[in-house]
Amino acid sequence: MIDYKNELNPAQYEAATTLEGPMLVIAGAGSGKTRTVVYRLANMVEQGISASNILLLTFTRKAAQEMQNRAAQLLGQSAAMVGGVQGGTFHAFAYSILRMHKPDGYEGDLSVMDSADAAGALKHCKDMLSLGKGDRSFPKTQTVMGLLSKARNKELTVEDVLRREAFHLASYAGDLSKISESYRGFKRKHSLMDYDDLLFELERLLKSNPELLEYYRDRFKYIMVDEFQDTNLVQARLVRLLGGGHRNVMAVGDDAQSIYAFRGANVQNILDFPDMFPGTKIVKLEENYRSVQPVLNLTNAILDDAPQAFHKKLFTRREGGQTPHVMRPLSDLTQASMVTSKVSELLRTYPPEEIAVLFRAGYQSYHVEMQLGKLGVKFKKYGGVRYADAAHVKDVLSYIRLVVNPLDLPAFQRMASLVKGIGAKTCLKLYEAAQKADRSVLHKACARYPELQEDFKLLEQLRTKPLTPAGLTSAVIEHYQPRLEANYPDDYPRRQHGLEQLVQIAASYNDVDLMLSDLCLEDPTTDKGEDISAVTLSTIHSAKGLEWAAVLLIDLVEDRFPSRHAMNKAEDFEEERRLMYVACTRARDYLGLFVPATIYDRSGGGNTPANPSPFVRDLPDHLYEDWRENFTGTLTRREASMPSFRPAPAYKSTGKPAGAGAESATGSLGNGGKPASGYCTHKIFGKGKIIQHVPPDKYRVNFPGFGLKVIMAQYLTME
DNA sequence: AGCATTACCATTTTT
DNA sequence: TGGTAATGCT
Repeated sequence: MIDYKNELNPAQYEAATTLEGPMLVIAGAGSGKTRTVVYRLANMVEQGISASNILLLTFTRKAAQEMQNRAAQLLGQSAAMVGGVQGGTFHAFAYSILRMHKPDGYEGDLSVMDSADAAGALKHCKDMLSLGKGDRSFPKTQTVMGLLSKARNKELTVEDVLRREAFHLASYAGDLSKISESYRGFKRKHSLMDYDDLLFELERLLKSNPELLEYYRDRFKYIMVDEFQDTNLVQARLVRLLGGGHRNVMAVGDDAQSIYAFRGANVQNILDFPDMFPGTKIVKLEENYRSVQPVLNLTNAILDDAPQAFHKKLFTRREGGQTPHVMRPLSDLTQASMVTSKVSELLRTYPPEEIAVLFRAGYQSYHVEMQLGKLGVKFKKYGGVRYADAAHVKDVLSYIRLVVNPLDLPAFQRMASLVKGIGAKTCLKLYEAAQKADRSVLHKACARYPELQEDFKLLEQLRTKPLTPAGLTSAVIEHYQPRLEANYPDDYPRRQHGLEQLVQIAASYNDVDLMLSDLCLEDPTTDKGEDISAVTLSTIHSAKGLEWAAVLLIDLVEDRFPSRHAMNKAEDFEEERRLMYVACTRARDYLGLFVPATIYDRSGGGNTPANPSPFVRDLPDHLYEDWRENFTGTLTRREASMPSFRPAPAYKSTGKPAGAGAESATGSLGNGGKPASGYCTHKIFGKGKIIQHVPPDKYRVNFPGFGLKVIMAQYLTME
């Protein structure tokens, strides 16, 4: 038996032992959220609840895995029972149900498209409508895909999305709607679903089929949803549908860590949870077990003037600890060297897997990667471009997909295109012939392209004899080998190694179908080399939920972080702030913030001066040590006696009441204050866009050419 | 029709 | 910088 009372703090205990009824757990960063959920799972099993009656929805597969592992550790013997907990991402969960209950309107076997498949389909639709031909400013396929997906995720019309965030494309609204329509038809016709469809179709299925809904409500008597602040509207409705009967729903989240608004996540969901399930018990976890006090002081300061609905002040009992560093290299190039030498220094104290370098966008780690490579420091990178070098994996997977579903269009296109001489047009012709079982056309093609014939032969062969997923995968790889060597002459050994790992992954599945759905919905590269000890390079988004002893955060300058694209709307700016918060709260002992004085900018012709990020500028300077790189490459610490140009920090030890957001005109949490918006003029800087009201009497304004400034209202003329 | 070359463009984050 | 789409060649 586990001694819950002693191993958990009072708030955690309450969350872990309240099993019935709706509950909302507001879990501050590092407050032992996973621990709480795991203990709750253990408690449920101990109370005799069958694991198969528990549904645990997490944001990533990694998180799900982590919870199961830790629950297994905790429970020891009964670990196997916890393994029976249903769960995963919303998308994977949706697909597992949709595979068993095909929704109306789909013919044949369903296939899920990953983003590359979806882009291909979208491009096809665009070409069919011959839209944007010869128009250079017509949005690119990727852009179109982003816009359509955003519209669906936020449940807005394409016009609305364009008006709100891509005004320069407003004239294409009609064309984009047409493409959207055509894309919808295309998916229906070929039984394809993209990521967004999985959620909407599951909702449609459950709504149109009350008996099925009843079945699943009974099946999943206890529901837990992790990272609730990152759910979008459909996801929240799905939770309401599934939890509607028994109401045993626990949502865990932190509104201060909501960083997925760009893909439709709605902070309002977590605020509205108590309305969705009246009688919700609210538990706040505020004790931080992760970071030392100096790090925590800094992260608390980041949130200081952000509007928060669920106000919390994190505290820790971890005494002492190092004050965070702000490092100011001369350029982004020397930043890379400084980061590398800091990493080397840290490696004397910590193992590599306890060190992470974080950044806003995937490309920003480029220099650091080079430097680390030079010194022979092993690292693994998460986030950023994923499928660029995974083309070979996708090739192999398309064969397997075609074995399972002969009419999987994207897979067919991929396989056929591997044959030299077959392009997009021929692909489609062949596919149509295959669909109609038109033997003559296929025979002709096979005669013309012997490689294609071999492909077909292989598929038929593999279909007849049932193999294990691993056996199937090896067979395909063997067949694919010559093409691997032909297509990637320069680096096929490396890719071959990756394929061997694919066989390893396949070996852990009994069911090919399940393996395919997992691999389509998860990033296959994540599983690679998980066991190798290495320094982590990661985008902040991919770092969510993880922690390291030492965290280095790079490129903290305007236009990089906050991203240039987030400088137009107050709510986007607030999301960047939360991103900064998430990044800094990953650190346990050491936090290093890197602020290069210049960055490479090709429009400016090389290195141009950069403004330090407002997230660093606004920090009270007693919270960090300030180190600057000299031209000689040495470091100087700015002495405390040196004057600070910053006014006394607007820092109240009492913290602000929850309603404070209303008086600061940001109001990005909805009700209350009006959002700071519109333009103003300054005598020297000219016209600028108002980003944020800085109480009581200042505004943060983005002036084109000058960057972000905080200016007293009396010097500004409003428009 | 496919494929190589060139010219140009726009730059985030992810299931 | 690199990826993408129009252009031109086979």
